[in-house]
Order: sequence, then C-alpha cells, then structure tokens
Amino acid sequence: MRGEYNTRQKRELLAFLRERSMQHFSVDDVVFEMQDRGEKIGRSTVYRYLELLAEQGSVRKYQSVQGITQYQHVEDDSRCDSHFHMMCSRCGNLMHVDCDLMRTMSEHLVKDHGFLLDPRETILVGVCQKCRMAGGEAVEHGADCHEGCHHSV
Amino acid sequence: MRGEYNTRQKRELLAFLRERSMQHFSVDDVVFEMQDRGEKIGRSTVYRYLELLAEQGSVRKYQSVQGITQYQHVEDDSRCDSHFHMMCSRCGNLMHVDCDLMRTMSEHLVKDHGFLLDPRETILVGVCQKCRMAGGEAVEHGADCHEGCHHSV
DNA sequence: TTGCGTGCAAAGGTTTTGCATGGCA
DNA sequence: TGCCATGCAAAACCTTTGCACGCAA
Repeated sequence: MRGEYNTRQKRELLAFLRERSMQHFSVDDVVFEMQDRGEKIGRSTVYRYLELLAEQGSVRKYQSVQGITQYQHVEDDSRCDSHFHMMCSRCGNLMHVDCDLMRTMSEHLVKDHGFLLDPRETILVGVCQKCRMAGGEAVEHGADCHEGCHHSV
Repeated sequence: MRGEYNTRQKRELLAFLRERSMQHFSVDDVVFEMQDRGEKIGRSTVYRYLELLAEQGSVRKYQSVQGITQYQHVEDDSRCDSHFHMMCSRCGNLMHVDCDLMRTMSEHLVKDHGFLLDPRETILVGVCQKCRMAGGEAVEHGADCHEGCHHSV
C-alpha cells in the first residue's frame, strides 16, 4: 500500500509543507528550495508524494493561469463551505477568503441557478491589494473591468 | 500586421467557433472535429489563431482542472463587470452567470478584502443542475460541501 | 509581386512512467 | 528479508518556435 513507509524524503517534504501552509508553490519551488537547504529530493518523488497528499486531502492542487500546477498545504480541510481562494494574477499569491458573502453566493447559485459551487475547485482570480498599490492606478488585469464596476479603487 | 489576411483556415475556424459559442474546447477538439468534417487545419495555426483571438477578446482562454488549455468563443465581450462563468466539473459545460449578486460580490471583495476580482479570468467550478439530477443525491465533487452548506438539493 | 499565413518538424517545458537500487519495517 | 520508496532516464504530453513554401491582396 502506498504511503506506508516513513522515509527521510517524506519527513522533510512534509516539514517543508507545514512551514509554508497557506502558501502556494510549484514542484520546482519544492525541489530547488529544499535543495537550497541541503535536503536532496528527486523530482519524481515530489510529484508522487504531492499527488498522494492531494488524494488524501491535505494538499490542494490546481492550475495557475500560466498552466503550471500549483500546490498548497492545508491544515484544516473541513470548512469547505465558506472557505474560498483568491489568486493574484500578478504576483501569483493565493489567499483565503472566509466570509459570509461567499456562503450567500453559494446559496444563491444553487437556488437560483441550480449550480452547486465547489469551493475546493474554485479560485477567484484578480489583483491583490499589494499589487494594486504597487501598480498605481492602472490595474493591468482588471483594467476594463474597473471602469464598468464603478469601484473606487 | 497580424490577422490581416482572410484565409480559408481562418474562415473555417471562425465558423467552427461561432457554431459552438458558449461551449469550451481544447486545441485537439478543434483539430480533430474540423478534420472530421473535412476541413484541414494545422495544429500550429489553431494555436496561433486562437491566441490572436484571445488577445482581441473574442475568445476566452483558461486552464482546465486537468491542466489542458481550454478555449471558448464569446459573442459579446463588453459586459465584463457582471458576467461570470461557471464550469461543471462533471460534464465540462461552461455557463454564463449574469446577475447582481456577482456584482455585489465583486464590490465586497474590493472594499473589504482589497481584491479586484477579474471576471474574465475567474471560473466558478461546481456541478450543474443537469448533472446533479442525473447523478441523484450523491453529488460527487461537492459531496462534503453539500453537508456543510445546508442546501436542500 | 509582396509579405502575411500556414504547416511541418524540431525544440521547450512539464508531468508521468519503467526499472534498478536503496532503505524502512 | 520482503517490499515499498526513490531517483534517474526515458517517454509522453502540451505548447511554442523556426523556416520554407503557399496564397491573399
């Protein structure tokens, strides 16, 4: 059975994941950053172990806008009903949103649109506060949306 | 300048896109289905033309959960402020959502979370009504969410 | 005739797989 | 010792790019 043995690679990878809970990363990030701290781990091992953890639910796996697979370790996976994720298309950061409006939206979608939203699979894409500040007024990705939305950014 | 000539490939591809507006497809879908109807077109041409159309806004491009790039032709791209997309993780269908609650959510996100949502990049993932009916009570992808949300599915 | 568009093939990048070796229990 | 885990290399995929030829204007 898979995931049976307690190996050095697993221990180190798991420690790595825990340190950066709530942060997103690619397989390359893992390989190189672990390498930097002197922990040798094969690329295939990273792929295989992350895949296993994703099946078990302690790691979330999704596609970035660029088409690269990103992973994220989650401590508590139980509150899926109000827990969404936002990703900044500029800096790539993944953020959590845990608020009532999301629940309201879910309920609205299922009631009025017949659509059962899955917060685990859904990622809200946009530009985060930090990047908006850094980029000044001209908000790249949301530029044309900006006008129509009447937001006072 | 790109997109200047009116070639057979462009005409046929554009016709293909218009026929399946509101539907999603991959580059392979295009190549093989056009091939089936006797329209020869090179893979690179499809990539290049879809890329061009995506820049111009008449085609939307995004990553599927499986990591394959999907495209979708959109007739009217002007109402981006309240226009979102939902994708069914079962049947793969892409649907449009054009309602006030989405606008409310956008405004909430930017006001209270500092996040400027981009409706063009964001895809709400879940299970559509048709698939929920077909699948009975046990809703595959939203199963554990189902409980927490107190939805009366 | 000019130069953009096309398609093949090759290259590039990411992920998966086969297989021999290593290491946990 | 038995068997899972690992890592290398190769393969499998998807996408992009270079280049010569075709074709629209």
